Amino acid sequence: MSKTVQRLETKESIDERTQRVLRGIIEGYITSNEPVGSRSLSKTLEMGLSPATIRNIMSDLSDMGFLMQLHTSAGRIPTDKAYRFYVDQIVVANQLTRKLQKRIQEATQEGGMNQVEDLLISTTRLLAGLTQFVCLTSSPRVETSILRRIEFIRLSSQQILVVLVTRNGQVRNKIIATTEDLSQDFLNTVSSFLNEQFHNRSLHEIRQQILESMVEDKERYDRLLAQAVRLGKKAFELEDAPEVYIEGQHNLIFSERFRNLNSARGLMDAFEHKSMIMNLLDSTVEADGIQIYIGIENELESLQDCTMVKAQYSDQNNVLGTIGVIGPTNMDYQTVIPVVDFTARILSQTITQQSSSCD
Amino acid sequence: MSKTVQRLETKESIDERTQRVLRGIIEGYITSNEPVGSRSLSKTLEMGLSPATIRNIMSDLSDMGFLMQLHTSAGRIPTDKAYRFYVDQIVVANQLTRKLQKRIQEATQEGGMNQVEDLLISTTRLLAGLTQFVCLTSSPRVETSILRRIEFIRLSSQQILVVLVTRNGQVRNKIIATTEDLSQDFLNTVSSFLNEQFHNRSLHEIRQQILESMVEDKERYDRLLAQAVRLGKKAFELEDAPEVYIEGQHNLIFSERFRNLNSARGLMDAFEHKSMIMNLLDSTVEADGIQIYIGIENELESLQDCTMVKAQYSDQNNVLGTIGVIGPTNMDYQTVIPVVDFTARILSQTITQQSSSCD
DNA sequence: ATTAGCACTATCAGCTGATGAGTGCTAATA
DNA sequence: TATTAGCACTCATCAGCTGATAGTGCTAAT
Repeated sequence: MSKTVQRLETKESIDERTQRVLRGIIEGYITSNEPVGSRSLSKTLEMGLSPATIRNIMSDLSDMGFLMQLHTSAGRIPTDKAYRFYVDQIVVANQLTRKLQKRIQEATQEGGMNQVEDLLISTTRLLAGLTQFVCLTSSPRVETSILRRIEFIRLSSQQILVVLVTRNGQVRNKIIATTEDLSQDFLNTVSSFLNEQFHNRSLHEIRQQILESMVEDKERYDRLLAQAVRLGKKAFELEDAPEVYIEGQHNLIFSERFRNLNSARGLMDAFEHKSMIMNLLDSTVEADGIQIYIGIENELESLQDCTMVKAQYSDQNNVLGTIGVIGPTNMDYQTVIPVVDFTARILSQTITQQSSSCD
Repeated sequence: MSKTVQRLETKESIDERTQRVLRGIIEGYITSNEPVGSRSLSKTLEMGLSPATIRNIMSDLSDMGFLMQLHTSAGRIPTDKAYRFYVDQIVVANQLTRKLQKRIQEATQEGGMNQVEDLLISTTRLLAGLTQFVCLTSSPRVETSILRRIEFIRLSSQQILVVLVTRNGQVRNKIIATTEDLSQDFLNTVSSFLNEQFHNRSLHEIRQQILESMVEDKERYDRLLAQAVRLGKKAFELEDAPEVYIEGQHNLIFSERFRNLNSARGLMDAFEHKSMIMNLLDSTVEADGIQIYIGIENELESLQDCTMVKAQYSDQNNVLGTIGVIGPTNMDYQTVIPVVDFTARILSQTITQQSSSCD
């Protein structure tokens, strides 16, 4: 898949008055979800322009590619290019109300969420609820997570449970099969060895190092070490299953705002392919801040009459994942943008708190 | 909620010929999803009956409450009562094709599913895919699960990770906070004490017993025991969150077969309330075998123009949970019933294998 | 440069009559 | 007596027409 993101150019210079009309049309369409006509715009705009004048301006804007009509004698609606211009040049994100801020903060700090998974799920659900769109969140890649603790628990003569805790509070379980019957005592020794050896390393690094150890001349190892390395190898062979949380899919179907959506079906189907969604979320150009993909700027075809607004979240050191919403192109950018932004910040904050509570 | 399940009576005796007509109508409606009229039925039935005769019979069946019309001059469709009669008296479940059996078996035995959760999720997805309906599965209640192993892992001076493994292979993690700083050695002692004490007991029993221990005169306990009991109490205070897996919700919206469904919306909303769904699944009259709730037999209002077909799954000793599908009342009972039945059996089998691999 | 006026166009809701699938009833038939 | 053919009737659906409405583009007047 090509990594070059198609980005609409908007360096065109537009005179003040035309710009105000464009803004009027965009915001009119955002609030009403109906094509806006010259007559009604002339009223709401309060610039003392007659409908006829506005029609002329509209005609210019159409020529420039900012507006289009679904059919003659319907009002006009903004193109993706217009939204891009609006987002880049016109709109200034609203301040979130104190109330909303509080609501987000509380939701992410509910009790009983000692595991990152729960936190991510409930945050995703929250954002879907707030925006009434679909919300997607990618969970931290286990790959790059930092080991906090690994432990082996003997379940039976052939089964060992691996418990792996990462710095940011993810807990992974895996049952591995063994041929030899290993005692719990022995397993304890192995885990303390591994814990000591690999403390504060990323799982990726650890796996690398284990592989290297294995090719090094093996005679140097005693039985314990060899076994430790072998167990470690199995333990860190976590299926790096892409974990994505998706909430609010029903909004796609039931929300009035998605009315002009062509392929709800296509989107729903796409959501089944977790790894694709993972890519969608994590393929990121800018390092941080909010990212917005409008209509055809999205690579995914069934997303091309939607807008995706996403932001990364991180702990004190690293970017962990991405949270974002998918809504209609005529979403209320003024509030959606700050809501996503703020939620991602709070999420980062909460996770940072959790991971810093290690010793 | 009243526990009395409304069950349609079908002891009525109907003569052979009438019954064959009824069956024709039901199966016609099942395959075509269109009301069936006397003329077309006269052809497909191949009983040498003229449309007029069939009309008379239909009229009788209508009087008996087996058929209804959406409007005059549309064909007739079966009532819930008719489906009940059909299921109880007429239909003989198909044999599953070898191919299908194999498909189900393979899907449940995919590698990498060492945890029950994964098994349940993929089975649920499988059944949703096979039937093109919505599939629901309730996971084993942690409450009644039998303890296989409990372990405490010190994460920091204030945090302890509890790992709890049940007999049927569920692994639960929970991070608990402590005021005192407890050493790993100490925690090991506690866990071996608990493991010994409570081996092969259900979590429910264990919790009971711990509570009793706590009220018994405390002097008899030394510090270790007291601490063990206290930790145990926290550890077994698992939020008994009702876990339900739901797959195939999009079929509700996109599948042609759900066309005559009034409240897809209502159902989708209901699916959000996990605990209600849990009740729906687990409230069960008959001890085992397949259970079928047709239309108004369902207590839940938004389910009243659907049929739910469900079956329990279990390990060698106990019923663990329920798996079922929700489809239109005119589903193809002949295949849906055996598919659900077989899937539940295979699921039981797989879980039993897993839990019997303990020592 | 702006605007009023006018012709033009597409959509929508509401009405119409034709069509067709299906019923119920009655009288003829085997 | 059970079955059937025939016929009148009902109702949903569909295509085609209508006028109303809301929008545009163009031109000529301001």
